[in-house]
Amino acid sequence: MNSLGFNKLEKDTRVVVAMSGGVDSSTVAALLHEQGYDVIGVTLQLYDHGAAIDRKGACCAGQDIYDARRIAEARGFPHYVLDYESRFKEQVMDDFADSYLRGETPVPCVQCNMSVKFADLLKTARDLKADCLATGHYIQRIINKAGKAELHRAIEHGKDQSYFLFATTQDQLDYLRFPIGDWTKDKTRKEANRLGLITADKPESMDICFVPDGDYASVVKKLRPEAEKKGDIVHLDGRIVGTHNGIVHYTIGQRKGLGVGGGTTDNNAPLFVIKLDATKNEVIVGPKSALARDTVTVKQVNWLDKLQAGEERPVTVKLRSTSTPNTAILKASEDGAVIILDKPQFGISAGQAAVFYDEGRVLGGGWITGTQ
RNA sequence: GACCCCUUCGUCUAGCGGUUAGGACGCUGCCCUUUCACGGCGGAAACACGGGUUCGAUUCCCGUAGGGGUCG
Repeated sequence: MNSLGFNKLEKDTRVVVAMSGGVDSSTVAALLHEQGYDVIGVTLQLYDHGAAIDRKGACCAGQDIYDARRIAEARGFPHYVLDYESRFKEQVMDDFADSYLRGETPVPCVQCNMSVKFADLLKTARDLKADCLATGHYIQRIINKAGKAELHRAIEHGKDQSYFLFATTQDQLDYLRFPIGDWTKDKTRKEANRLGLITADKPESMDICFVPDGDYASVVKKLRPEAEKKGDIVHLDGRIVGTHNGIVHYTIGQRKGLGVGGGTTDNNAPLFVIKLDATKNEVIVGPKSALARDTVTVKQVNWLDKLQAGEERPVTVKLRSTSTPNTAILKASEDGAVIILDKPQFGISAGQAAVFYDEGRVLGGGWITGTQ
């Protein structure tokens, strides 16, 4: 059996590598090619067709496509650029904007993974008669005793991308491979240097890929002009304490950007966004203590280890990508699940993902719809 | 209309003869971060104005500009 789990020679194993133009996926492609696999590099063009996107931290456009192509040429394997712009706009950007209008806080990277990368690209890989689709994500695919593929957090928790991949279905997981999922970033950089990749020292991508200058609100405004509507900032005690330029600028738990100074509360304690009221176009603020919630409802749950409606089990849950998992009881319902946290958490927002774990294993996840 | 009180960073305030004029909120830079945030570490930012008294005034006194009390 070869390193990708197939009972045939590397040269007879065709693998499509999703190349974003960054160091991780470049390393995967070059490494598999070095090992003798029949590698086909694919880079998706997702937005800003023709525009010169060369800013740092971007992905899947402009300079990144060029970098991926150069690596493929240098190593000598085929590389295709697929124009997924219209799909990306329909399935990621539009939803992103609409979510904000509803007073939620979307996670476009998850939408992109589940709708574009692991759906459309995966189908394309199958059309290319590939045995599997490999990516540079830091997440582990582990075959259990029963021979079933499980999804596990990366070894290096700081780089773990499981939060963004919770919606990966079992069917997709069966076809996917994450060759560097159990590596550290440091190891990847070293390998990239050994392989002589031009992307070896490229900075990490961080901001939303289709948002220039970190100003996501202007993108929302461009897609949905009605988003930039001024409204009141209302304190929980009923006082109007300020004015906002559109609820799209805020997420629950946010502190900065309210512009409400001292003298508003007794001890000058900072104010946090407690709630977003899309109907009244209000941002509700209050003290940090008012953010505490211990019950979270989620919808559209993707189960990698199915719980039947009514069933429950102890899990750990991530409610934001960089938060540490919190212990909780997970209860499956007919159309989703309810999470009862052992300890209340602060700043849980609708639209964000809730991802369930059993130790390092990803059990599934869903979209947060509300809290109590 | 007399006799009392107030006036410090954008905001709320500490200080009250010699201080780098302190803090908080807000703002902002960096770090963290494939979402948005949270968070951590920094930064800019003030003594209403004009006269005195003092070796020296944000601090004391007197005026000039903005808020509260007895008689009207």
